[in-house]
Amino acid sequence: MTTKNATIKDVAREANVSVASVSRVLNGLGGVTPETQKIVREVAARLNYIPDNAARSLITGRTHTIGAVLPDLYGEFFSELIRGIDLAARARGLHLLVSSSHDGVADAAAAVRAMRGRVDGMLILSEYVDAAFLEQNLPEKLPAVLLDSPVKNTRYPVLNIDNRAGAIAMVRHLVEAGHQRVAFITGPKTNFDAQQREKGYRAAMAKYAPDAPLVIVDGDFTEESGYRAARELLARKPRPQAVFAANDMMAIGCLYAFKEAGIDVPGDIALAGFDDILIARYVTPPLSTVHVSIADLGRLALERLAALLNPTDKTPASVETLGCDIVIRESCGRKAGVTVAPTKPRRVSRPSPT
Amino acid sequence: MTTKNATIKDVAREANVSVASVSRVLNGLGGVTPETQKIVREVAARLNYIPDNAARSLITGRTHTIGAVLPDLYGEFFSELIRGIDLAARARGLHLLVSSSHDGVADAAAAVRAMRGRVDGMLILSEYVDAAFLEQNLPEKLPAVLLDSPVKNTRYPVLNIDNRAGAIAMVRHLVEAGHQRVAFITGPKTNFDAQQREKGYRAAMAKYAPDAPLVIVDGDFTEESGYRAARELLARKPRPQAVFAANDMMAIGCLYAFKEAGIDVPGDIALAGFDDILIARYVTPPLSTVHVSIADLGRLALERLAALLNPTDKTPASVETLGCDIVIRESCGRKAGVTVAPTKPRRVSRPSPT
DNA sequence: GTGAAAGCGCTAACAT
DNA sequence: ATGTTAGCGCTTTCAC
Repeated sequence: MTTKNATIKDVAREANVSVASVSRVLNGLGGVTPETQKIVREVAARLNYIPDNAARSLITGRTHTIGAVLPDLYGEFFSELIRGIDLAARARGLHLLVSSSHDGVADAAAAVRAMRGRVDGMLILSEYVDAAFLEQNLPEKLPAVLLDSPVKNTRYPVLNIDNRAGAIAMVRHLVEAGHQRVAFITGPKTNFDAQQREKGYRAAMAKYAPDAPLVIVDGDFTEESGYRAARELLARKPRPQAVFAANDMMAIGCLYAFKEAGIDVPGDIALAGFDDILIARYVTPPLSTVHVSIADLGRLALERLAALLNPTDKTPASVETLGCDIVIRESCGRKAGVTVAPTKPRRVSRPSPT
Repeated sequence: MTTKNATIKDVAREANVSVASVSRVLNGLGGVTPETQKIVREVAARLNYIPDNAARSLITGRTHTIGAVLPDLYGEFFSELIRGIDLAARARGLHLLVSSSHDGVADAAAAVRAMRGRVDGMLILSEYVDAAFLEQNLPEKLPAVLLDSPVKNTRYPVLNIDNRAGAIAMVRHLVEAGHQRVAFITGPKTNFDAQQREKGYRAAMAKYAPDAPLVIVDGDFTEESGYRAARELLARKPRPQAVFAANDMMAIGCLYAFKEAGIDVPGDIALAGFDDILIARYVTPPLSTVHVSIADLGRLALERLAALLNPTDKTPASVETLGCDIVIRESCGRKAGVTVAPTKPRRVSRPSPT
């Protein structure tokens, strides 16, 4: 227990070799006799030598760390996203530096800039980030992958969720199940996902139920806004036959509003959400929804980034899209049966590409 | 767009000052004329200069980053924990490096050692970590806080959840509500939380229902194991009057088993879980459970660590405990009413310290 | 107020 | 096979 950690010099001195040899041994570069290796390893172990990554990074220019810039760490979406990223990262020996909760462009910029010298590449999911932002704040030559972003034509790959196709598939299912008057509850106006989902609803209605009125009520992704929207919808004449909420929490809010009003789901009205959060399976009746494999999104993003980290990689930047599956449970009128224990969501159909 | 990022030297040259002055200006150390400051800032902005943290860390010995070593990133527990840590960290200008999913001591050791030079301190939650492990793998003088750990008497502070008190409070409530025969479903045998919860159950039964038999069935924290345990419990004679599962997912498994068997909850049997996961409020009937403020645990851990980072801090290492609250919902017999929309969990009582 | 210079701990030429 | 040495980009004495 001395006061300072052992450095490579200490190891070299104690082992009577040069620092270069210590470095070679510990990095497995070869060109060292087995005896020297043995001595070095022994001394390193005895001194409990742990290389300093800051020094190593400074000279190699590599940190083996990737940065994830996210707007928030709240909820299932982000925990799943981080999990997917983390899994893929550690499979590649990469560490994960997370940065979240940015309340504005300046905040996001600071976060991105603070990553300089800490990471080899970045995964960015932020409404504040566009091409100009990246130009301004991203260190030169630092690879980055954008998630869930409207940005295109930059030198950075973008990975999106196919919200539009997911919404179309769900509306189509609802209409084909006999519900012409499908109402929609929107998400926050500035949210990219929410916008795409609404577009999907509109497109699908135009195609599959061209004669039905478009009924759109505002929501903000909270359970409470769903509850309010449901009450508003119940007052409409004629009452919608189905309600499609832009996310599951709002759908759950609807569920409680309907229950309170004595409206049976799916008997009196069909209900569907979007996201397939864990809760969706556990409410009564279980909620039909659009499943997005968020962990896969994270994994794919990291894999894309890892490819970029390899300097020989010449994959051009592109906008890729991750498909969604609709999951039909009882809330939209699937034949109700005994709710049984542990079941996996059933993937009913795969939305066609748009 | 040249090929390389600007360094402090580039800024110095362009501004016709020394690197020392640039450093002083950009770090706000004063001792520089306003004119010089202005020039330096302008040039730095023009060259889009972003300081390299690796170099800075190397010389200052500070990274302004803390490392979180966790066993897994799956589920609400860890997402809440990370959220709490992250919130507290960014409030202090600290970055967060996460490392997870370690399948063994060696893996955990590698994770901890890999943090050297990357972090100023660590938050560790791992069943593999004990005093010897820390001695072996933690760089000298690197502050660390242990979470949810049986370790004591080390030079590291420990922060635990008061699982035992939480379990006692719940059993007490169940007994006082008229259920003498309270059965318990355990968690994984090696899990520290699970052990403490079982101890609490045993202690509470001895105290509040000394004449009732101890009925304990094995589970492993999964919904499926809860389902199986419930079926086993239904076969017992006499049938338990209440079931207390060591976590919510198992309680939910029970719920489905009971529903399937036509057993009414709470009419025929009372049910309670532990954790207060989000789902608990949404199942039918809503699940009574023991609430743990995981985000607070993360926040407190980080605050403790932040205090340690300050070299003047002389707070002695100690074992601190975070209390739990029981949340009584309908599953254990609260007067059933109309299930209304958005409600916050009601904290019914605070368990007495053990 | 400003600059020159000495490293922080490590890797990677380049010698030997 | 091994050692010497020059930095990586920055902060921080210590002179001036």
